[in-house]
Amino acid sequence: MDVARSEFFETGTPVACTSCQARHGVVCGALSKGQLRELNRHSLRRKIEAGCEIIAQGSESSFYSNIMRGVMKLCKVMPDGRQQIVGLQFAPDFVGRPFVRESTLSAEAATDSEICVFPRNLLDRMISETPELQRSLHDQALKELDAAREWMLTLGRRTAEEKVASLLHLIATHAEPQTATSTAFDLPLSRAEIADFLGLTIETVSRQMTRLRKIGVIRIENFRHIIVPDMDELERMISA
Amino acid sequence: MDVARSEFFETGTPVACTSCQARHGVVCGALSKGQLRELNRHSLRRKIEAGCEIIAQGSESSFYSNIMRGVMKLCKVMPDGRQQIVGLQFAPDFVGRPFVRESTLSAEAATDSEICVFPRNLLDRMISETPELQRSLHDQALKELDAAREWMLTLGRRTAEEKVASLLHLIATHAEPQTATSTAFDLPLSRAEIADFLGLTIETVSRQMTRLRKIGVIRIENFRHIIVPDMDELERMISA
DNA sequence: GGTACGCTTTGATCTAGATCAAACAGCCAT
DNA sequence: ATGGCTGTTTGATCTAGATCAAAGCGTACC
Repeated sequence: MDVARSEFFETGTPVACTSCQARHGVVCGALSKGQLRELNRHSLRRKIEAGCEIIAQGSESSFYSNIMRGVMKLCKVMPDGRQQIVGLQFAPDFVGRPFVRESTLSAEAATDSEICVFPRNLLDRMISETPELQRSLHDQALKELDAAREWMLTLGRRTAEEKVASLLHLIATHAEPQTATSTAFDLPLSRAEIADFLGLTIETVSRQMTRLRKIGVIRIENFRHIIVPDMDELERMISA
Repeated sequence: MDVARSEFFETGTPVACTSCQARHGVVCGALSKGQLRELNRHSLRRKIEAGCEIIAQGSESSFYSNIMRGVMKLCKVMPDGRQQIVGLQFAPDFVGRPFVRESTLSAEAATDSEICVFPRNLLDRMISETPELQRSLHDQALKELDAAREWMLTLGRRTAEEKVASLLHLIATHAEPQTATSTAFDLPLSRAEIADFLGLTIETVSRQMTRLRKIGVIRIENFRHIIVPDMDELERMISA
């Protein structure tokens, strides 16, 4: 599944970036027409399957990406195999660590996804030439920092039940169709991945999910599909 | 102790920013002479005591700071009182959240400190006018993001012993005097604060500290002063 | 259909770390 | 020096969540 190598650029379709502009919020929105044209000439759109690792921990990466569709997970693993997901990214987030070549984490598609791949050198140059783009990436970094710190609170101080509720809330608020109060969505993560995101074991995640189901906070259809009848009730489980 | 209010600007000494430039890495290093002169006219240097909260969670803050000396802790608290320290900042770090007025966390001096206080409006203007400064703050945000994610691994997947070792390592590598291998430093945090940083209880922190002492990884003098005879040994405790 | 495989749930038991409770040590004010 | 504080260590016990083990369940392939 690993495609974090140079032939990464050799497959995929050219970017048609008129439509792109709407979706690529973070990068393309900040560029001039001319820059956009140049960037597009050197970039590719690419479909990737769930499980595909586009950046490997400890390796150098020669490209950045923008998520067009799907969910990416950012992951850290220890030498002995213990693993922690340190962030989820959704369309239209930017993926990559500006200014540092070697990645301290891996980026892997959690669901079948579509990304737009930019060569690192070119985008680095554009960042330094375009304060708008710098600002845009700075914004995303700060947003991720806020999210990371919020998650630190979850990891350090919440109970297993609160952790699972927090995860469901995170997914619900970052993914798709919701009516006024009720929400339904597909989990982009397996139980094992949820466990790695919450600092729990698979079994504990499973038990807490059935617990939430039994008290009526969620309904579970076919493992992955979740229905939250009342989001307020879910939110109430998270804090005090 | 709370000074996160408007009269914050009414005490303190004017900034003499010739010396400043050396210390204020993040902000002043990126400014032109003229900008620096203007910024200095509107900024103050200020001594603050351990425990002083310069930004309150949920409140608006009208200033940014640069740490000149001391350690600041960034803290989140839940409605029921559970608390998590989500970051430590050392001189010459920048404190404050650009682009968002309301803070989602509090910033509090962990030790007696000295900071340089900038008015928010002025610095915001300078950020938008000065790509150098934007870049500099972007760099710090990314550095903090890396640190936050590293800590997420610690919170989610390390044992109590590894957590305490991680904290000692963090402090050792961000504070003062070290010889080739051996290192000595003062902890900027109480046991209770360490517990809030590691997602543990005071008692567990204490037990693990004495454990590390008994196996000879550290020596403890007077609660706060730590000696690490062999940093490699400490590092070995952290991962696998 | 069957059966094989991966994911998930459920059950029984164990344990790292929490909680409850008591000493202990340093420090200031009287 | 004595008493009162606050922060820390140490001990005894409890429990949330881990671990170990065994079914379910769904999909996919023969």
